[in-house]
Amino acid sequence: MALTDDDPRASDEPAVPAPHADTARERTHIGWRPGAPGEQSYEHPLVAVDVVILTMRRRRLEALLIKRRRWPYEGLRALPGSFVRGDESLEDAARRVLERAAGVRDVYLEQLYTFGDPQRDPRARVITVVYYALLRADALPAALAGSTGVIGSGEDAAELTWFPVDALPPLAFDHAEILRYTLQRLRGKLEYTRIGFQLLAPEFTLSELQEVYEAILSRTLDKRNFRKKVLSTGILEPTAHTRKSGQHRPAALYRFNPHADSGA
Amino acid sequence: MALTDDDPRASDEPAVPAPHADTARERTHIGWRPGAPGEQSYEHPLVAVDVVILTMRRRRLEALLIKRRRWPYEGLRALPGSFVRGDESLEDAARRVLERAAGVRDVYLEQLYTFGDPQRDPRARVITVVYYALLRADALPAALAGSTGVIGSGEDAAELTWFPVDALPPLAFDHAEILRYTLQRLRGKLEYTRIGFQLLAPEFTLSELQEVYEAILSRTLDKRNFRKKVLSTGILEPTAHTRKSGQHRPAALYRFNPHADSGA
DNA sequence: TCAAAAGTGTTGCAGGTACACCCATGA
DNA sequence: TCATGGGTGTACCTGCAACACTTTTGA
Repeated sequence: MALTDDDPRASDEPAVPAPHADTARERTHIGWRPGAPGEQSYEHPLVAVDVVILTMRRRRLEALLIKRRRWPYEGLRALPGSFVRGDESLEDAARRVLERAAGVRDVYLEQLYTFGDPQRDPRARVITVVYYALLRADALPAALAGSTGVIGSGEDAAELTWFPVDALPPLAFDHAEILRYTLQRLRGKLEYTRIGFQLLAPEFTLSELQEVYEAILSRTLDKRNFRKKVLSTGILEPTAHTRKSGQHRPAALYRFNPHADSGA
Repeated sequence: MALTDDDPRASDEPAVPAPHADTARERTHIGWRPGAPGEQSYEHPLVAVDVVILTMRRRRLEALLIKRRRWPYEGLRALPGSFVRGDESLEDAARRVLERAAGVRDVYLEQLYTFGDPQRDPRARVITVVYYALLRADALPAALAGSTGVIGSGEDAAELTWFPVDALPPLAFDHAEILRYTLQRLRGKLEYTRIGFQLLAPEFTLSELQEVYEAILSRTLDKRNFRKKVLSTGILEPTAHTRKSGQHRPAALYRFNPHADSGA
C-alpha cells in the first residue's frame, strides 16, 4: 500500500507505525503492537487494497508506481494502496485509491487476488486485496501525462512514476509478485473478454488495438490475421473518421460496439 | 463463516457476538462494538476465510454446508469458515477449515475471490476470502460418506450436509452468490486446466471422468468426442486394471499422467 | 519518388461437432 | 438371451496460422 488512510491526497504510507514510531495517532491502530521489526504479535490482520494501475504509453504497457519515503523499503517503488475503511466496500476502497493516485474515476477495475502471507509486511499483519485498473492514456490528468508526477504537497508529497511492465524497478513488499500475477491474469482475460478495449480511447485504429494486444501478450501478432479475427467478431463498428499521423496513409477509426454479443 | 476460531472442531459460529451477547470472550474481539443489529460502527474489518468444499457424489457435484445454530440466519446452511489467525497464511486458514469440516488434507485448494461488502454480515464488518476445494469422494472420512455428518459434540456439535450444487437450500449471508461464482470459475478452469481430475480417485474410468465434466458444465457431452479429445491430450495413461460394476462389460481404468505437458 | 504505415486473400491444418452401432459381461 | 454400460470411426465445418504485395499520404 502507499497512500494513507487518513489524508485525502497524501503520503505513501499507511497508518501503521514504523518500529520505533509511537505517536498517539499511530497507536490508535489495531493489529499492531510495539516490538522490534519482524516481531509477530498481532491478533487480527489489517486489510488493505493495492491497485495495479495500467495504461498504454509510448506503445508499451506501463504501471503507475509510487516511491516509498519511509521504512520499510524506503526509496523503492510500490503499488498505490490504502487501508479499507469501515464503511466502504473493497471496490470502493480501490476506486478511492485510484482517484487519489491517478485522478480518474469510472475506469475498468477488477479484483485480482488477495495476498495474505503473515510476513509480507514487516510492520504488521496486513492482508491486501489487489485490484487492477485499465486506464485510457487519452484520459489521464495532466499531472500524469508525463513519466513522473507528484501528488500531495509538502511532507506528504508522493512521487508517482510510470514504468513499462517489462522494465520494472525493484519493488517493495511482494509487489513484484503481484505485478507478475496481474500480467498473467490480463493475458488470460485478453483471450476471452474485451478488456483490450479498456486501454483505448473511444475511437481507435486497428493498429492501436493490435498494439494493446501485443503489449499485453509481449509478442507480435500477424496483422492480417488480427484484423480478420477482430472484425469477424462484429464487436467493432467503423466510424466515418480517420486519423492522420505522420506522412503516410491515414488509418480508419473504429468504435467498440457494446451491443455485440459475448465477451465481458 | 461457520466454524469458530477458538474450538478445534466445533460450533458453526465465528467469535463475533450476537447483538445482545456480551461475554468477556466475545468482547475481546475487535471490529465489533456494542450496538443494535445492523449498526455500523467499526473501525477495522475482520478477516475470515470460507471454503466451498465440493465433491462428486451420486454422479452429481455436491457442496458441503453447515447448519447455522445462531443468529443471524439461524437454521440456514452456510459455508464452513473461520477467522484468519494472526500467524497463519490465508491458505493455511482455509486448510484448517477444510480439515475441521471435512477431515481431509492435501486436497486441491484454490483462492476464489474476496467478498467485502460492508453489509454482508449483520454482526460486524467481515471481509471473507473464499477458497474452493475439490475432494475425491473415495477419500472422504466415514463421518461424511453419508449425506449428513456431525462434527464436534455437545453445545458445539455442528451438522454438515452435502447438497447438490443445482439443488441448494436457502443459504446464509452472501453464500448463494459465492456458490454461483464458484461454479462459474470452475467451468472456466475446466476448459484449460486439469482440475477435473481432482474430483476422481487415482484410477478412474473414462465414463467417470466424463461425469465430472458433465456435472460441472451441467450439460451432457458426446461420449466419442469426449474420449477422443481427452485421450489425444496424452495426459491419461491406461492401467492394467478394469472396474467391474453391475452385469455389464468392465471399464478400463486410467491414471492421470502428471508428466504430460500443459494444464494445471 | 520515396518513406512509412494502412490495408487486403488464400491455403493448409487442427480441432470440434454430429452421428449409430457392436462388444463384453452377469443375471 | 437380454439388459446394461463400454467402446469405437467418419465426414463436415470452423477457426487459426502462415505468408507478400498494393495503396495512400506528406515530405
